[in-house]
This record gives sequence, C-alpha cells and structure tokens, in this order.
Amino acid sequence: MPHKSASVKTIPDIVVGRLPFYLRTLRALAAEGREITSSSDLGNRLGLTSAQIRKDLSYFGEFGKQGLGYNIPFLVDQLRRILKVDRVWEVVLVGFGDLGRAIAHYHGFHDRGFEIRMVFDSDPAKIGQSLAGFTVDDMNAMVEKVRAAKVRVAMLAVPATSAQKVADLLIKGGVRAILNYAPTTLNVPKGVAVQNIDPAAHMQHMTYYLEP
Amino acid sequence: MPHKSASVKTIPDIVVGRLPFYLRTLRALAAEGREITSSSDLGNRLGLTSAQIRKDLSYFGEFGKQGLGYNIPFLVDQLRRILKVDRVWEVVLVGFGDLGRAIAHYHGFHDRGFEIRMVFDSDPAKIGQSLAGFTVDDMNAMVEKVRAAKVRVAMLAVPATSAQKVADLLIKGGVRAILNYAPTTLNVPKGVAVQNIDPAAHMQHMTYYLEP
DNA sequence: CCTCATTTGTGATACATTTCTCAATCAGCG
DNA sequence: CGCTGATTGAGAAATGTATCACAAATGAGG
Ligand SMILES: NC(=O)c1ccc[n+]([C@@H]2O[C@H](COP(=O)([O-])OP(=O)(O)OC[C@H]3O[C@@H](n4cnc5c(N)ncnc54)[C@H](O)[C@@H]3O)[C@@H](O)[C@H]2O)c1
Ligand SMILES: NC(=O)c1ccc[n+]([C@@H]2O[C@H](COP(=O)([O-])OP(=O)(O)OC[C@H]3O[C@@H](n4cnc5c(N)ncnc54)[C@H](O)[C@@H]3O)[C@@H](O)[C@H]2O)c1
Repeated sequence: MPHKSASVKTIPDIVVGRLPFYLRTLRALAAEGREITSSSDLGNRLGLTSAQIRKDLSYFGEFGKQGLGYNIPFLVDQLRRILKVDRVWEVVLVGFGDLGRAIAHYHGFHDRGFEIRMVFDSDPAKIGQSLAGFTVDDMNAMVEKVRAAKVRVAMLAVPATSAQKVADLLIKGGVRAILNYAPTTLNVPKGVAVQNIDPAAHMQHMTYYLEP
Repeated sequence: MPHKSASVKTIPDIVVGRLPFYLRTLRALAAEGREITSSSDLGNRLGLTSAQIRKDLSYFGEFGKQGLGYNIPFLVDQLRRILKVDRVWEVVLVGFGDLGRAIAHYHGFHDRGFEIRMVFDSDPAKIGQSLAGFTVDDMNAMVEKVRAAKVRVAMLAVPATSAQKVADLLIKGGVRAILNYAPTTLNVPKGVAVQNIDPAAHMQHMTYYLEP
C-alpha cells in the first residue's frame, strides 16, 4: 500500500524549478503585446525542446488548444496560481551590507510576487537607517517580529560565518523558505526550503569549459 | 564510428556543476584546520550522499586513500586545477547600477579565482566614477578594450531590455563565459557559456511548496 | 461541409543520474 | 606481521528525466 494518495502524483522538483522561467518568458511575451504562443516558440526563447515544455505543463493540466497553442494571459494566470505568486509574499531580509542594500532597493521582486517588508542587521551603525516605508531593525528583535507578522519567506545576505546561526533564528521565527546568498551550505529541518545563490560557483562551472 | 575520441570520456555537466560546492566546502574545512576528510563527512556537510561524492570525484582521478579518506589540501589543489581556478581570471563587469556596484565592491571573488578589472556602463553620470585601481568606462569603448585585454569572462548586470545587445557585444569582444544577472534568456552561439542568476525564480520555486 | 496545416497531450522509448554493493586497500595496533 | 575497522573506486541496478512520435483536436480556407 503506497504512502501517498493515489490521486496525488508528485511532480518532479526539476519541473517545478523550470516553471518560473516559463512564467518569466510568458510575461515578456505579454509585454510585447502577444496573445498566443506555442510550445515551440517558448522552447526557442528558453533554449528547451517543445516536447519538454508540453510535458512539464501537462503535469498540471491541459492549458493549450490543439492546432493553436497557448493563450498567454491565461497561461500566465495558471502558472502564477501554481507557483502561488498570484499574491505578494511578505519577505524578511537579514543583512544590510552592500548586497543587502542592493536587494532592498531592487523593485523587480514585487512584480514576481515578493515584497521586502522587514530588514534586520546586527550592526548598530546600520540599525535605524530607513528605506521606503520602514527602517533597518535590530537582530535581537528579529525572531519575535517575524513570528508576529507571520512572515514565511526570507532572504539571507550575511557573511557565511553567521549564516547558519541566522537561518536557525529565522526558522525559529516561523520562516519556511530561505534564499541564501552566503557561500555556505545551510542545514535545515524537513519542511524548510532553501535555495542558494553563489555567483562564484557559477563562474567556476564555466571556467571548467574554457581553454587555459 | 564515434565522433569523440575513445579515450576522452565526457564528464556530465551536472557533475561539473557540483565541483565548485565541493571546493567551497573543502576550503571551509581547511580554514577550520582540518587535514583529512571522508566522502561521508563531505556528504553530510553538503547534503549529498557519500556515494555521489565518490563517483563524481572518480570521473577525474583517484584522489582518496582507502580506509583513510581524502587529504584536504591535496583535493583542494586538484579541484582548483580541474575547474581552472588555480589562477585568477580577469573579469569584465557591465552595468554599474545598484547590483553592479555591490558586485564590484565585493571582495569574495578573488579567492575563488576571479577579479573584476574593468567596468562599463552607458550612463554618462556613471562613467568616470572610480573604484580601487580603475574607473567606470564608456560602453562605446567596451568591445575594443575587452578584446585588447583578452578578457574571456564577464558579468552582466544591466536591465533585461539591454542584456541581449550587451551579450552580443561581449562575445564580439572575445568573451566566452557570461554570468547573467538580468532576468532574461540570452541567446549565444556554441562555444559560449552562460549561467543565469535569477533570485525571483528561486523564490517562486520555493513558494510552490509553501502552504497558502 | 470537407480538407489541410498546425499543434497539443501523452504513452513508449531512450538516455542520464543516482544509489547500491562489495572487492580492494590502507593505517593502526597488538 | 597478520588482523581489524574504515573507506575508496567502480560496475551493476535502480531510479529519474528528456525526447520521440503520433492520435486527436482545432481553425482557416475554400
Ligand atoms: N556583495 C556581493 O555582490 C556578493 C556577491 C556574492 C555573495 N555575497 C555574499 O552575500 C553576503 C553579504 O555580502 P555583502 O557584500 O553585503 O557583505 P557585507 O559585509 O557588506 O554585509 C553583511 C551584513 O551582514 C550583517 N551581519 C553580520 N552578522 C550578522 C548577524 N549575525 N545578524 C544580522 N546581520 C549580520 C553585517 O552587519 C553587514 O551589514 C556574504 O555572505 C557574501 O559572501 C555578496
Ligand atoms: N539589484 C538587485 O538586487 C537585483 C536583483 C536581481 C536582479 N537584478 C537584475 O540585475 C540587473 C541590474 O539591476 P540593478 O538593480 O543594478 O539595476 P540599475 O538600473 O540600478 O542598473 C543598471 C545599470 O545598467 C546600465 N545600463 C543600461 N543599459 C546599458 C547598456 N546598454 N550598456 C551598459 N550599461 C547599461 C545603467 O546605466 C545602470 O547603471 C537588472 O537586470 C536587474 O533585473 C538586480
């Protein structure tokens, strides 16, 4: 007897990870005024095969019309619903250094479902600095404020040496998704999602293929 | 008859992509003063199975000792050689906005094999601003200066609307590896590597798994 | 109303990656 | 100097992912 209910087929994580890129591309098409696209058009723009796009989407439903393709605004709506970005998630940012400041000032997240509403830092010189609508707050207040506001999504932009400590506190405050900019692997309990951003790792991935 | 020489077994790209994380973790261990580690120790720190780490490393040679494990400084050297970061690559950065500025001031790349040596922007207000050792230069001079300095690695931090144009120019100047921060898919010829950084995409990947 | 050119959704198939397993090896130790 | 416990490297098996290929559906055009 299987553990999972027979009706719930688990969708491969790698498929979920591609959906944001489909959504991003569809919204660019919509911004160009397009109404309709096809799996092969999308595939060309994304550098993927049309079959992969059709199969990926088919995990979630039937969104296209045979002979015609996909209605862009409709598919955008569906993907936003599937990815749960048909709302705006309140985000807590920890670390207001060079990178944290760039992230806090960046306006590109709102349109994709995220808005930074709280920023914390441990440096007294940074606490109290104000941004559009709020101020940088003391780390000591973090767990309680995050818990009170029921924030479940965080961005972590502190040095690698403090990243695990801060992650533990975020989780204590109720956070369940962490975007980690620090170049270290975070250890988190089941039920907490982590995604890592490590530009240097991407660079090293590419130099492997360069001629010396 | 196969195209590739029989002696050259191509290594899966997904394996290459994990090596930077192995290297990063090994260097953290070295910084803690450790001399020796094992595949299961590494696996625990990285959240991977020990078998995967052993198999990945075995594509490149025999680096461990049975019964003992891996010598950390030795394995660090090997990985640096394999990833070609046993040198420092000169990097060109295009786009000196909020993000570009944070990247340009970040000192964490040097230790991992990269040093930003040129910055270009198209905004006259930004051209001429100076950083440690060099100044922000005019886009119009970019192709020639990049070609003259034989720079082959770039970071792209311009708005999505100009990213493809700038990428084309970089490639014209001889760049063969591009780290793209703009939220758009770049179209590049064979022989040019692209890696994308899209924090919002990572965020959307995580919200899929959150309860509404 | 019929034909044609398209394009979807999806089983079947091919390919890629991870995990399992275990013989081989090694340092330490009595 | 041979025994013990630990650990690697790698073939085999299991699992996961991408591509193929085609029936079914659709709208356009006559
Ligand atoms: N700047 C970049 O472009 C860049 C690029 C890649 C990665 N990173 C990584 O992002 C992180 C931040 O980088 P940065 O350049 O902004 O560094 P930074 O030193 O300028 O800023 C770090 C901030 O975190 C704060 N901080 C330290 N410990 C803290 C704690 N325990 N709780 C709360 N706040 C704390 C510091 O006060 C500081 O304001 C680092 O891990 C870095 O490696 C940065
Ligand atoms: N700031 C962030 O934290 C952040 C986060 C995620 C993604 N991004 C992405 O990174 C890119 C840069 O973001 P930003 O916040 O620094 O934006 P920004 O507008 O502050 O900076 C963009 C810079 O690019 C320059 N530029 C524009 N067109 C150019 C061209 N053709 N050639 C050379 N320079 C040109 C502009 O003059 C400006 O200085 C954007 O694509 C953005 O979506 C930024």
